[in-house]
Amino acid sequence: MGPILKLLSLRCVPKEIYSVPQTKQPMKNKNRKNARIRLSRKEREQQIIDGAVRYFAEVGFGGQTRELARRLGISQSLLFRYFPTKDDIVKRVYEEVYLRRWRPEWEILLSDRSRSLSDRLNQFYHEYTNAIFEFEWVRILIFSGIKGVTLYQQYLKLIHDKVLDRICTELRAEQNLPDPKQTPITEREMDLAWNFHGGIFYIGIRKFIYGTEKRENFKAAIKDSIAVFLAGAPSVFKSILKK
Amino acid sequence: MGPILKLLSLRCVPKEIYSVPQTKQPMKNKNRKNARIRLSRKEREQQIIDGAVRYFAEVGFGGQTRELARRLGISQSLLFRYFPTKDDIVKRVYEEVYLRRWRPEWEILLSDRSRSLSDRLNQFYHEYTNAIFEFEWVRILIFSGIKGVTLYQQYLKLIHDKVLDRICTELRAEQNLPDPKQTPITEREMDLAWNFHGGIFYIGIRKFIYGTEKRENFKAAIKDSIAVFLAGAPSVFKSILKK
DNA sequence: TATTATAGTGATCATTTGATCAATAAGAGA
DNA sequence: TCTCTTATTGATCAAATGATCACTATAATA
Repeated sequence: MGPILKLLSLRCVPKEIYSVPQTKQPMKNKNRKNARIRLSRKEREQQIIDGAVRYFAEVGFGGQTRELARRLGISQSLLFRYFPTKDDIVKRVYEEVYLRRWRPEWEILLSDRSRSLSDRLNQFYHEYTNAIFEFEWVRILIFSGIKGVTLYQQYLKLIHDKVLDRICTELRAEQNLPDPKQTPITEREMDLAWNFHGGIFYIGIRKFIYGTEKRENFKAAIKDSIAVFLAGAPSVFKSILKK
Repeated sequence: MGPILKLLSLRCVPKEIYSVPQTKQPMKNKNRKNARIRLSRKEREQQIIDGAVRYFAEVGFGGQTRELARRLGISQSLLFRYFPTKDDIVKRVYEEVYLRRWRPEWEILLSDRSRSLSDRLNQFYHEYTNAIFEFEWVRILIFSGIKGVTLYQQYLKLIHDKVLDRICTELRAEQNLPDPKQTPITEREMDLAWNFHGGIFYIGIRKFIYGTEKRENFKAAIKDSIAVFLAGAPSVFKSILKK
């Protein structure tokens, strides 16, 4: 471990105990140091994934299977009884961290015209950042490296389809501008939406990568960001659609 | 190479030839296949760094020294005659890609009150994105992984100190709000500036990671983004400073 | 042309690390 | 208590990979 890594762990890595607490049970062979604990396949698999999420979030996907096993308190070979290859573990970590956090009701929320757009955006980004702004999520996204490209692409596609497209549509509606079904969302409008979202995403980066951010709650920052967007975007939207 | 990597190279990696063109020279030993080309230490060192920047940007820092050497058309052992360890090469790649792109005149530009802030921001972000939105820069930042944390921190500090602090100051001045020397920039103001900058940065991410972005020129997107910021930020700034 | 400093190489070492497999033992059911 | 299924392990393999070193060949200089 080089000095860079040491510095990192001092600054960013919460001091948690990753090894699973070993429930002490009466053992037949009391002298054995490595007393085995048998879990069902399902339990063990989940335990491995949970440990892998934490471990890889901490050290990146370059982390070794031996060390992961050590933290789990199991043998390295057991990992390969549950997952054919290390890449399969990595894949499951992605799924666990990303695919399970999106909540379908957000799509309904964003399109609910009985409430003001400002209200909706505030609630959505409040809930959304609560769901994703945590150690594992941001670190794994940033540190996923070359293997994470498809993950990154999936994440961006999700945001595009389920968030930004909706925001553009709702902004049009609020301004009495043409419906996207008649006049499709332009590239420039989508750019603005990306710009807005990217700004909020950056808060997470600063918190977990820059490491100087100590707040737990970003409600104020998000609220301001939404206010700027809603105050500035309409006139730009209008000028875009005039041409 | 797994399917993920194959997909990546199809989508994102420009087809360039990384091996250095071998200038054909009369050789004493014409039969030798591996004719040596002697370069001065300085030339060879630069050649290695140039190749390393391209190679690591393409495959990430997990790339192997043997493959790097192969692309350079030199032996793997020669790398270690110029750099004690692989980490030293990586370190030089960082320096090459990041520390050399900042232009001091940008600091003057941002503070030049003889021009409108909109003008200054447009020129700055136009030049700045021209300097950094290229394959190597974005990919190395994103793929630098756990080892790149300090790099990332340095980059964010540079932006904070030389760009965002100035933008906040200039926005205050344009609105006749108190000078930062008397009333320091608040956290909320800085958040807004980060938000703005992060939005522009995200364009680069989409171009080089998402891979669907084909434009070469982001002038319009940047212009719109600045317009939204300048239209929306002043009122929020004012309300922040009222309290 | 002969000399010499040194750029450059091939072979090889040593470690890391993903993966395999025969052997072991926990724990449920008879 | 015995049996049997299978979760679990230690030993080990094989490939990848950073690093080393004695040797080779180039090109500047005398």
